Amino acid sequence: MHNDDRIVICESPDIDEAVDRLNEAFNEKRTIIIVGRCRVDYHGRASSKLEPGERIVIMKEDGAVLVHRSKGYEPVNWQPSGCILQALREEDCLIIKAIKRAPREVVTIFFDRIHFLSTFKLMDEGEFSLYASEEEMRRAILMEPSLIEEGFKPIDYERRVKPGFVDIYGVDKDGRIVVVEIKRRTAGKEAVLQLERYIETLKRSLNKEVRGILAAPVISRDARQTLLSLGLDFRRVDPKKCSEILKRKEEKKILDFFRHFTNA
Amino acid sequence: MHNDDRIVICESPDIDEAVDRLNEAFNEKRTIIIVGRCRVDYHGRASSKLEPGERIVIMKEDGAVLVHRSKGYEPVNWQPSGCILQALREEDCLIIKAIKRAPREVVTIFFDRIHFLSTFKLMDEGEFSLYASEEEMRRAILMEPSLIEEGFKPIDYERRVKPGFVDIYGVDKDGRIVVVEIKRRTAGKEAVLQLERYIETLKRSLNKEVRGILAAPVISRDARQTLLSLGLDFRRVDPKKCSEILKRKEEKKILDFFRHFTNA
DNA sequence: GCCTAGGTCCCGTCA
DNA sequence: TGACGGGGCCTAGGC
Repeated sequence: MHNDDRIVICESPDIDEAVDRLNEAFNEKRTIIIVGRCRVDYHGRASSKLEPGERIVIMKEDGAVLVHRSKGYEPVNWQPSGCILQALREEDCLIIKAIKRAPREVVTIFFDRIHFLSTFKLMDEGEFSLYASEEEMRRAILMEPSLIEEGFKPIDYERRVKPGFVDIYGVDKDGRIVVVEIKRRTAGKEAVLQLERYIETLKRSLNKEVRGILAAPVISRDARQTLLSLGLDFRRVDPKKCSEILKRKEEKKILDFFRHFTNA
Repeated sequence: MHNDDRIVICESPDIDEAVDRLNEAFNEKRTIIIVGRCRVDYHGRASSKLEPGERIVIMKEDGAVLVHRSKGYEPVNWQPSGCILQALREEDCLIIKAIKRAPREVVTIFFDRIHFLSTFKLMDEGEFSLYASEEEMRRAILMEPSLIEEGFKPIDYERRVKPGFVDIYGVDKDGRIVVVEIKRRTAGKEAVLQLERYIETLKRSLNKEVRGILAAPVISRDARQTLLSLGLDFRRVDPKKCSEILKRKEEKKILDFFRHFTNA
């Protein structure tokens, strides 16, 4: 067993040692990994039962819990962050309880064999950046409205309409009001119906013609059908190109800044 | 370092050892846990960049990959099952690539410090059972149609309507066609619109009146408004009660079976 | 391959 | 707190 402030690793710990290590880790908000044989009960919005088998359990410093089997992306049982963790011994069993309230949900893990238990203080300040999201598409269209069509002029974005938000709100070259609904992947029926709802609401409240444009990389056949029958338009917009446009504009901004400095 | 067929644990392995262990694990379809300092790139449907920090990386026998930070339920980067894994050394860096095709997506993990690396052959045949799901609600309603209303008679379930599926299709006590849409949690606008779409399609194709009933534990205020204005009904149905009904019916079945035996 | 719908979805955001 | 929509959603099931 290795033990310092940062890392604790126990191979085949007995139950009492495991309970001690876990309580220590809960107090110090350490991240925990356990590999061993366990069964799991869950009661909350639904219920579930997982029969015994060997799994990986991760418990994080914010109270998130994940039970992973040997296959698949998803945990078989889990608890999102913010729950209270307890470890106790009962007979020859290590019992871990993860309790969340509102709604009350309880995950109980019963280990009858612990292959290994490890706790860490993870140092992680690294920034995470995501590109080509719907938000980036919106920003790119606002900076380069011709991505929608020539003469399009955005007026507002994330505009509240009844309950919901119009992605971009503007006018076309002929002064007609335009509503743009953005999707970062194949637009389906829901996207069309969403757009239609906004337009109906706006038409009634403004008592004017309102154009609807669905901006997405692709549109499904059915959705296109519905779109056309409702008199709405589709405009192909690629999220990656939007991301590149933003990057270029950012670079230009910085360049202009330095140019200004040089000239000054 | 401990090493047998089932478990391999390496504390602070050097990069060459890590590469060896990983390739061994990929070949033998072992589950892998690495804790260390890394940065991560992702390119695919979107792109992302994660700056260096200490994280937990899990690689499963089916090619699923998870990169977990010290907080939160969700992995910051991941790859679902079915991707190809590679490990290689480049300078003082352990590089792990997880590649998926259709659509092509690549996650690259660069470790510059490995606190510990562990590989397992997890034995897990335990069955997983989920209760109070939408599927259990459907089965309960089929066995006990009065959960919807007196005189309701189901005819079919998961019935294909254009593209989409009607949860339950049947007739009411007056012989009118009924479509039931089930939701296991608070029904919102989408649920109402979904039901409305099915009804519109069925009305046109059957050229008859069609009733729509939304069955859920609760309905949001807005959704109820829309529902009523469309002339549809809401019926409160609790997923847990459905689960209990099923359990009782199952028990009765077993009891009847033994009674039959005793009498025979 | 596309498309639809569920999920203990989780998560952020806003009334 | 409820409600709504996004997500690299993932996953299962149909066609």
